[in-house]
Amino acid sequence: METKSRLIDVAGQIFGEKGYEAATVREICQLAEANLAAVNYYFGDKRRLYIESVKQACVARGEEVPLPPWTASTPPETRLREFIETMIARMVDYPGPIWHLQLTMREMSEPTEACGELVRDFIRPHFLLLTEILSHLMPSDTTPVDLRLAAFSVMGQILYHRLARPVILALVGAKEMETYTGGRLARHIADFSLAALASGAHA
Amino acid sequence: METKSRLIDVAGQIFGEKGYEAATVREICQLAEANLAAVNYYFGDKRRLYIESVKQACVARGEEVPLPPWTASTPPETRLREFIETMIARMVDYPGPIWHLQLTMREMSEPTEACGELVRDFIRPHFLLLTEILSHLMPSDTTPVDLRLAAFSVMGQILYHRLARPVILALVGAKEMETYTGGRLARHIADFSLAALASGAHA
DNA sequence: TGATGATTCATACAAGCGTTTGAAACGATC
DNA sequence: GATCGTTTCAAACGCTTGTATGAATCATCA
Repeated sequence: METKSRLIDVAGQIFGEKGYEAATVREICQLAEANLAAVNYYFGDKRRLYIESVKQACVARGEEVPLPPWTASTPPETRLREFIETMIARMVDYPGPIWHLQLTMREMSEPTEACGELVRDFIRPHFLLLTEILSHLMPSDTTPVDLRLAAFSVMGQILYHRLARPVILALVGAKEMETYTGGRLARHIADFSLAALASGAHA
Repeated sequence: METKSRLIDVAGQIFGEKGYEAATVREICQLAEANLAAVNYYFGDKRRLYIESVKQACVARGEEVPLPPWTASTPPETRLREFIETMIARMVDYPGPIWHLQLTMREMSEPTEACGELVRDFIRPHFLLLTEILSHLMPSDTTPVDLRLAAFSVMGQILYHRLARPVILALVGAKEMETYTGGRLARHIADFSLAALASGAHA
């Protein structure tokens, strides 16, 4: 039964690196030290192996970099800062294998059958948490739509540093890139966002 | 000579929709009403056809939705608003075929040989323009690094609405999605960013 | 030990891929 | 109208892909 989980693990890695089409069942099996027929035996076909690996990837990531424990007295500013820090940590200083994220990003921009489950189990809970935090940082008469627009602004800033990483590197060079640590980026995004929210100028 | 440009056009479309690997030379040629061997004849191989289609795609887009003409007296606030509006227009209300953007986004997150030229000819000029605008909206002693971090925050908010479009749709539903017009999004992002910049709180 | 079900294995298959080829068709030039 | 470079074409090549198959191996329990 160990073979099955080894396949899921390696599959996520390869799919994340190369994308669905470019990844081959042969390569996955070879790296997982499993026979070529194992994919068919355990998952039926390549597509279902992919779906399983996507699901497993986001479950694992949530466990590796959990959100900090908050008490009732934790102020919303702190919550937002720590939320951003956690998300950036999952994007930039990611302790685990990087392909978890690549898999997720790929699903976001090019959704497959796995996307629905991804939104339900992983993205929506985080999104709701963020809007909840923001609701304490914006005027009480802020409409739900404006709340969500603010959440998109925060998430956009965070995701950019994963999505456009190669481009940023090409723009600023390797030396400056090194100074963009997770903490530095998180602090900037939190400052930028809190400043925007504090002004109360939301159209 | 018409065949060559027809191939580039169709290739961009197919590559944008399906990605490099999943797109087939056969499908491209069929849709372009060209012989299968035409790719080899005009471009040598599939990879160079891809590079040509990426290059052509971003040249074409810049021409279709140009930046508004600014005079010396145009205030930086207006410039930022119109910059954001233009970029959002290129992302959301895009008048031309959508695959131009899909191609570009794909190159950003999974850079190939075409990425270098993309940054040099298309992304860097826009990035420099944005930082130039921001430099007039931030304290004069702001470091270049903080200037760039602010630029990333603005770009991140803009790109998010293209990248995460399927996820946003799943999160808010089709009805609310319709209210997210280009103008609405651009106004929110401009307000959010100008508010953040105005506070002068940049770490 | 021997039988049974689960797992692994080497091998094969058909289909699709990018690419190549050499001849046919075309168009301009003299 | 013959010639020559350019462009098109049908056909095939060699290779890789995902998947299927049936035998071999293993583990478990009577």
